[in-house]
Amino acid sequence: MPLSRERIVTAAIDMIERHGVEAVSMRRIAAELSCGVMSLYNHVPSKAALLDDVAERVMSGIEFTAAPGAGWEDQVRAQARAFRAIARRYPRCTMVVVSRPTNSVTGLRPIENALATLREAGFGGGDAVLIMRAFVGFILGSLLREVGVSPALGDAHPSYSAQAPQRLHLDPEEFPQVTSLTAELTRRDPDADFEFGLDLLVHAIAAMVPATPAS
Amino acid sequence: MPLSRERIVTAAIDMIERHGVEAVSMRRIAAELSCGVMSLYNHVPSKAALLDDVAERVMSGIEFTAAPGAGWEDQVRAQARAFRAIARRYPRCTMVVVSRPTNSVTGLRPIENALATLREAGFGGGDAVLIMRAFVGFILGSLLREVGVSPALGDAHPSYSAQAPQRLHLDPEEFPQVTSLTAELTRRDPDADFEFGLDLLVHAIAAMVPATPAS
DNA sequence: ACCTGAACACCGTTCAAGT
DNA sequence: ACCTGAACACCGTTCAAGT
Repeated sequence: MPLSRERIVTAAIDMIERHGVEAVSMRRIAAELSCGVMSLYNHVPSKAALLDDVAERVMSGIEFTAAPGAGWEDQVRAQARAFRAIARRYPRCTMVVVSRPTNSVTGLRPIENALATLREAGFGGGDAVLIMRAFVGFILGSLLREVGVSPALGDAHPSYSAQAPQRLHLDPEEFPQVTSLTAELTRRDPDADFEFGLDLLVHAIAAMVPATPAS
Repeated sequence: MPLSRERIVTAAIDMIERHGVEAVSMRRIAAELSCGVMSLYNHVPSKAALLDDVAERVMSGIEFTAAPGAGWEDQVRAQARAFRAIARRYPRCTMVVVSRPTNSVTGLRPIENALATLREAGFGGGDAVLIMRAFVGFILGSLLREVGVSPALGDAHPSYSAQAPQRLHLDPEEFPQVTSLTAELTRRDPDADFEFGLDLLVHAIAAMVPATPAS
């Protein structure tokens, strides 16, 4: 099997999911593909570019399965869930996607879809962009939280995070809420969290939907 | 001036803001502090721990300036803005904060505050946690977008991002919305974006506030 | 207790040499 | 056109030696 950009990117993705981004090196990838390190550079200009390709590939896996006749609320929900679905499939690659600027056309596809849905719902261009940005913010942050790293109590996906048992002792005087709500805070139900936030945003947007939908 | 953990963390933060995280190395920090590399290890166990300290220090800079008599809406807004303020002060460190799990007590402070505000507004524990998480998601994602990296058209803070001129050509047939809304999409007004999303969430939450506030 | 240089096992990437 | 080993300028960290 000849070396190719595709094969290298695939190897990188596998390695990220298996051992984490920090474990990825050009030398390890070469070893995985049984070739010399420098052979990689015939297909990929640099490690940074390779990681860009990883992000690109992962993003391109987004699949929208919106019912054609559905209202804009369901469409928006479906788009948000599609975005999130890739994070569940490639949890560790998601960190790469999220922490790296995407100037590629692939990254614009979801944005185009969201804007189209919102405009069809009757929103003006300016509002559509603002609403889309609020959604992107929420989705991005939720994935970040979910994928394991966040300024929150809960920790990552159980299979990855080893720090679960580590319970830092808290002064109930200083943290009355956090201590009294331990049960709710340690419960892990990312689906519920995501859907709740999605509901909040959709309801808020529904409240500002124009009276006369366009088209 | 003797070496100390504080001085090392400060040097690391300065270096991150000036040259980016990827430029930070123990050897560079040692050079900056005019000491041998290994001297650092008398005060900091590892580079990873140092970056944890960086995140901790940055987070601890959050200052809440909520008017004591203000309603919960204003309190929540103030907390979100306080969080965001540090991202504007330490844009590049924010990536470190956001992409690294915080199991420290410092990271729980904002959560405690948010929960207290929401409970005082009359929400039950479970709802308060869900609402708080939605807010954290939105804030995290917004900071990520703002700090420069995101699946969006706009790019980072102008002083950092050099890729601004790079305009990727888009097919108007394939991306009608993105091409027709170029003006709105390239406009950079992070304040407006953030406030808009904040409004959405606050309104949605106000719509579900219980009839009888607690206490 | 704090500092430090040498050394080890790694990096990404350039370059020149091969086919 | 693609592959590759050697070499360069880096890494983080261990260890043993200094004060």
